[in-house]
Amino acid sequence: MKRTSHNDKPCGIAQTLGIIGDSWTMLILRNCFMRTRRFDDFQHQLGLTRHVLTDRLKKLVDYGILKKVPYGESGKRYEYLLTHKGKSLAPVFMAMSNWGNEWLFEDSNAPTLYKHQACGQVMQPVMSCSCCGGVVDSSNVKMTMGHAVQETMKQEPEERWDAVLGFSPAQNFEKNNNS
Amino acid sequence: MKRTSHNDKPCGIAQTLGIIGDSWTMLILRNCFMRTRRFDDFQHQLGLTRHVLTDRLKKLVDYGILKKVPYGESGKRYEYLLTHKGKSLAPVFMAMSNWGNEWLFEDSNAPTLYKHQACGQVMQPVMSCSCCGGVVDSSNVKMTMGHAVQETMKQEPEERWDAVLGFSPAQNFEKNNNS
DNA sequence: TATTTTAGGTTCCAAAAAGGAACTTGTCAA
DNA sequence: TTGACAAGTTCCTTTTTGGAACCTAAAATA
Repeated sequence: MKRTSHNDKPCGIAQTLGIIGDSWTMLILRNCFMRTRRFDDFQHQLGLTRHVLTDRLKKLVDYGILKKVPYGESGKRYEYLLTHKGKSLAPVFMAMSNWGNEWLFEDSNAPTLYKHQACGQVMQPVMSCSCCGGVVDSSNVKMTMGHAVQETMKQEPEERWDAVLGFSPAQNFEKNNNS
Repeated sequence: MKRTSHNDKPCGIAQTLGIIGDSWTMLILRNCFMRTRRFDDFQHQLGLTRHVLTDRLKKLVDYGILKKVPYGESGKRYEYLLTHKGKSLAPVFMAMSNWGNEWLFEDSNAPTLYKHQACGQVMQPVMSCSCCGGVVDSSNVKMTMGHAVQETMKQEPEERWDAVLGFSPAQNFEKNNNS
């Protein structure tokens, strides 16, 4: 009766969720991005129990998202630092905080702000197309999931580029209409 | 000894994680994007237990991410459809699957593909700046978290635009180096 | 019309994970 | 040498999952 693992599913989303798909892991990483590095700092800032923290840090190190680096004279104390693989999660955080800012807070009260070094402006992170540079959102992108996932969903070939991301206008809903 | 809630934390990331911060919720939504709408379809495709599914669908409806729409003659059977709020999570999924494709699979074997309707190309989703349109990644963006979060982290004002996202070059790490 | 299947759950139980708190082991600093 | 700090580990209790069976109403089929 082991808890279900998503790590063997043939889908980038499922496998990613197998790694970061719990709230403590993501909050630990959020604090890594905010320069927290040490066990007790994570524990005090986040308020999670020590053995959950131990477990999550170990997994993140095993996955290569954090690295455990000795510091101090003795070499028996460690800091947890983001690897390149870990830093590459930045767009996931940006997308999440942008969604949270838009839907969970008043616009004027957004708790997370980003500043783009290249242009110096406070900005919103926008998904764009690697080919044409245009904005990509749920109204103008289609996605396909790879054959293995398709088969578990029993989709026909002609449906494979038809995820809801590219829904028809009739199925759009108003903002703030959740009835 | 209730499980910790992140919904009251003054941070868009924490609150978002309070809502979608578990792996089943995100996989349910992934399947919503793939046009799954009905209870039993979710259950068979994902293989989760029925009462976890009941619980997650209810929460997603309560949060306004899904809407429960009657169908059929009697009006006593329901479909779960993404609201606008739910569809707005598309960038989070794109960022996650893009990270998974890059770090968890061989390049040639990426299980999730995106096609941009505007230009017709298979594309990668790229985070860009709403002001200048340039690429935004961990090397050229800084982030700040809002005063309330800063206070829990005891950061000084001058550190507030200094999240690791904009780390110094000396602290970069090689891809595939997780030692 | 009677029976079966489908949809959307609920109930029950055992196992796993999370929370709370105290305890350990080694370092450092006064 | 005493006390505080860092990084865990251990013990115990409560919540959540997983697995499977059961329930009720609506639709389909024979």
